[in-house]
Amino acid sequence: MGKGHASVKAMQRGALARATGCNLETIRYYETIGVMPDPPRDPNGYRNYGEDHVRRLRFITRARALGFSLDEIKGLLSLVDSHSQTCAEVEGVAAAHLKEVRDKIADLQRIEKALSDTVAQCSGAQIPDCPVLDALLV
Amino acid sequence: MGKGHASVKAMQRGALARATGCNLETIRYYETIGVMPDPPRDPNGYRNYGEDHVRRLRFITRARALGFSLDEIKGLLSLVDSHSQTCAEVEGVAAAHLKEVRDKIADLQRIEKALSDTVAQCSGAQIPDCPVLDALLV
DNA sequence: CTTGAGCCTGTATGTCCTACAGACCCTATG
DNA sequence: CATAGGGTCTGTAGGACATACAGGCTCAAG
Repeated sequence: MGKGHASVKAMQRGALARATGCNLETIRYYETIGVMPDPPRDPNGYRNYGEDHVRRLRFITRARALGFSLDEIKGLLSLVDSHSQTCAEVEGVAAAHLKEVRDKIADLQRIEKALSDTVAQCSGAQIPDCPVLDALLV
Repeated sequence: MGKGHASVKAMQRGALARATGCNLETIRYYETIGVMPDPPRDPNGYRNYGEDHVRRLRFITRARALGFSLDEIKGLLSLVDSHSQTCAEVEGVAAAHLKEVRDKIADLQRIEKALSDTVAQCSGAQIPDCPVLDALLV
């Protein structure tokens, strides 16, 4: 029994879409531009995905939602993919992205503060001009 | 002297682009879709911007870089614009965006951790297969 | 063996920009 | 004053990133 790490439940494109929240057609698009690999095919030609694909696609869709371009995402994924790069090269790419990520976090935290202040302060009142919101525009 | 809050240095489209980092043509695009207001014009027809426009456009470009759609940005800016909405309505919109913002922060923090761990652990070594990076794909 | 859901490919459409073309305005300089 | 340049104006074309649709194949269920 146990074929090692075998429990690879076969997944078709629709199942992958549901598992990741990614649009069905977008999966094919990511395949054509090379950010998702060409998956193995069943005898009937259907794409056959596994857990690796789920994790990779989930990362891609989240990274897109965070404003990373597909080129940046390729760069990040190359860190994972590259068994050909040295650790020193990998470190360089990672470090380059780190500042961008930290800047994004800082921006989001400012927005979060403005929104949570708004929710806290406006609550109940009827004043239609909330000065708190100006924080959004700093 | 001091004309009150008068020091509104006249700014043309190029100056606004440089002040915000936004592309020159994109400014005009944002105007046509209504996310930036039609600015006043100089006698020669040139657009004339002030500090308000700088802050607003800076917010828009940052929010786009953080993965917010233009529709979402319109929603956020309506919080600032709306002198017609009640505080209760404003609170609702703000609360709705708050969860999304916090989710984005959490996702970015996971990426940040994966990258900073990579930078810390890979440094110096020559091993081309860093298990640390798999954290990116959780 | 038909019916329907899901998959296949190719292509058209949509959003969000970005770039270009042709004309106008303004300043500087010979 | 003439003109050369750089900036602006409008309209429109092009590109990146998806998303939707059309026509046909496959497969399990009834």
